[in-house]
Amino acid sequence: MADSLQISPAEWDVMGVVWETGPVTAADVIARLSDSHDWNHRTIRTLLARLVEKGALTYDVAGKAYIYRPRVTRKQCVRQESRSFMNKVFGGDVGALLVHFVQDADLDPDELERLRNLLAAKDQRRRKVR
Amino acid sequence: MADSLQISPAEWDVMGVVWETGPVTAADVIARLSDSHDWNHRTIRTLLARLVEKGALTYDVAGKAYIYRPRVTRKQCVRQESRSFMNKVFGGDVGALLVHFVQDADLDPDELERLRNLLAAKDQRRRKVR
DNA sequence: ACAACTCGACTACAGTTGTAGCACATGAAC
DNA sequence: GTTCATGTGCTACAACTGTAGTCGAGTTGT
Repeated sequence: MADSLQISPAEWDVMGVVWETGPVTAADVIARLSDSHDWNHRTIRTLLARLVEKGALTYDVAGKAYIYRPRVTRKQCVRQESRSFMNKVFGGDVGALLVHFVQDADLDPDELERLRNLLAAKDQRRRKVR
Repeated sequence: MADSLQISPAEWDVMGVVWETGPVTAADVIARLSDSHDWNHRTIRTLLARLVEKGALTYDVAGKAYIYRPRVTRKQCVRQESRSFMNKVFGGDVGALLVHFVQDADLDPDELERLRNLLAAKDQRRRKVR
């Protein structure tokens, strides 16, 4: 895949809307973001155009407006950002990263439970494989 | 503190050396990074200067060279980067972040153990407090 | 049909980042 | 003392980002 997409923070917010909502017009995205951001609509249109240029979005023409949709999955992007973050800040050490976030986090009981189960499952698998 | 430092990826590598090594000259940093990076020494000097300008480093003059040392702790920076990463990519949801990294990670048994203990400790504390 | 409005295309502009070159000072070598 | 190497300061420059403005074409209200 055409990976190594570089999505800036502002662009992530725009992608967020497109991923959540599915195919949307610029007007939709602008409406969605107006609550959380104080962006001029032109700013958002610029971001959309840049994302198309970068290959993160594509669009269909419907009358005078475009209908944007993702060309990359959120998962792909999350994975990539996560990798580079982990390398930059934790020198690639996942363990250190996890410890940091667990300690820093204010997890509710359900989350704790879920994570414990995940870890247990990981452990199981490891035992079985080796 | 003068927080909200913006440290770029390349700058993180430089900071990494200074944090690890303690007070160092530019030549030291250059030597340390020559293994892992193919940077011109001028590039590293520029990065050092920018980090001083940003307030992440300071220096003492020793003869004709500078001896650089951190003005911010790694912990501070890790925390800040982590926050902004978490917000950007996981919409501030630590749980989701942890799940992602646990699933994506290839953790060795010791790490798993350590994390389980951490989670257990978290849970204990929660029960006690509430 | 004409004015008003909307949309995307193109343009702008300053700040950050990666990547380095040039100039000048100063201590070292001779 | 003059030359040379080394270190820092200043300069450069393109790509990426945040943040918009302008322009021309098409849509809609009247």
